[in-house]
Amino acid sequence: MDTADKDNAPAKELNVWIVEDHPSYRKSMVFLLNSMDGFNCEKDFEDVESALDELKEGKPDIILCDIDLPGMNGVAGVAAFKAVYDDIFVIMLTVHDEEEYIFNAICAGADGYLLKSTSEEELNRSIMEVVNGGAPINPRIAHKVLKMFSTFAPKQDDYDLTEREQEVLKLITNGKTKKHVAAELFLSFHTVDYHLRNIYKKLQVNSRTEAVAKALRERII
Amino acid sequence: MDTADKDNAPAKELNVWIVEDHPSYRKSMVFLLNSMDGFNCEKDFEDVESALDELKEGKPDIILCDIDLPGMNGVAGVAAFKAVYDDIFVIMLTVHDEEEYIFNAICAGADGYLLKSTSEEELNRSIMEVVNGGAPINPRIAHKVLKMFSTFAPKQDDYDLTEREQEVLKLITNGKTKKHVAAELFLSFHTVDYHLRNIYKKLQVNSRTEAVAKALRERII
DNA sequence: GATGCAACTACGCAATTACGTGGTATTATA
DNA sequence: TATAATACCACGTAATTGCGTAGTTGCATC
Repeated sequence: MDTADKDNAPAKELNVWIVEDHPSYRKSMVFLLNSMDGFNCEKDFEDVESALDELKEGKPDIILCDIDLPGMNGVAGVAAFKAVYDDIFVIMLTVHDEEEYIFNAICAGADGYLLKSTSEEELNRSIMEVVNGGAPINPRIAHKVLKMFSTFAPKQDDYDLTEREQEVLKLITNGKTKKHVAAELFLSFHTVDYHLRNIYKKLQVNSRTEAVAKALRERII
Repeated sequence: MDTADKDNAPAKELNVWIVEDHPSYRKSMVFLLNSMDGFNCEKDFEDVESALDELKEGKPDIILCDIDLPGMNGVAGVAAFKAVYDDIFVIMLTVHDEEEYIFNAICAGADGYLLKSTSEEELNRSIMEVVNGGAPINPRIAHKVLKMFSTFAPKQDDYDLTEREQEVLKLITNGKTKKHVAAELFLSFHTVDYHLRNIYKKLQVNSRTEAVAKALRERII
């Protein structure tokens, strides 16, 4: 076998499949890929189901997959492909830049997310990035991802917990009882109790359940 | 005029500032930027503080900012810059690809996240992407962002909790006692107790703290 | 030297929890 | 008709929790 070093092993072509229901766009993608150095598009499909079928016979390195498809959609497709071969790279290639789609595709395990307006040069680069462990994302989409990310995200208010209190909270959050925490931190039960009371006061709660919930939801620990 | 892309305002140069403590790297960045068509790097700083100072006099279009800096770090810097002018674009330019840094930078409002190994051509493209509302992210970092993102994702494994159990778990997670849950769901204390036991069994835990932690961490509820 | 603060220890008690064990009613599926 | 699954109710007990109260120690600031 030829050892694929770094980026440019000359011999080994990357095998790319395309799943796309619009015949003309699909054809042009196939043509484009085959005309690009280092890529080989030997199979193309109009739906996820037939691609899955063909996956029984053999696997590509990469699947470029549309989202809007008849039957199973592309997002479900990603999960399905990865269920068969978990080392297949799947890049979403779509016109959708709605948060809903992006979010779902990412969660389904897509390795990249490109818009159909992607240039040949960018497509080429993106595929190489995926193969090298990166995740090419169209910047416009990346922007949305970042925005989504920061809304999920926590404003990091640590409620002025002291280091000790954070230690205790962490262990409590991991399900330990006060007794266990005491043993683990070489403290007396009463000391842990003392810290926990202060934690409650600072977080403005009055049960360990609320404290744990707050700590996890706001990523305090 | 040169290449006419869509948003090509005639000959308006983009003013870029650099915040970077390593003198040699900073100098070479300045030189690089000034040699690139369409960019103008008129000011460079060795720390966030002096950049903030200068921001009182005038603003750039874009700030390229390191993370590891003496004094205020780059992540705090992003927030500080945006607090002065919220339309400044800030791109993190760093060697760090640890999740911690990425996460914090994104949450602080960074518009892009590039590694210092970024090529001239890529830097050029990235700046243009930012100005056009995109978010250039190094693919290796994007990969981590996606991975982080999918941990936020709705868990597939809901541990086969019944609807009732989910109701109970939700209330418990919100800090209610069994007594309260019973009152809220018009059940007896014992019934809530019963459901909770089943929840523990299904989640394979044996305390409400662990159950809450698992529920929140895996987004079951 | 006084003051404050974080960290630590301690006792007691009511409330709550975890869990073993005993039931019943309804509904869907074999 | 049997049986499993879900939801429901109940008793008792040991363990744990939440919290009022009352101390000591070390260290830094004033």
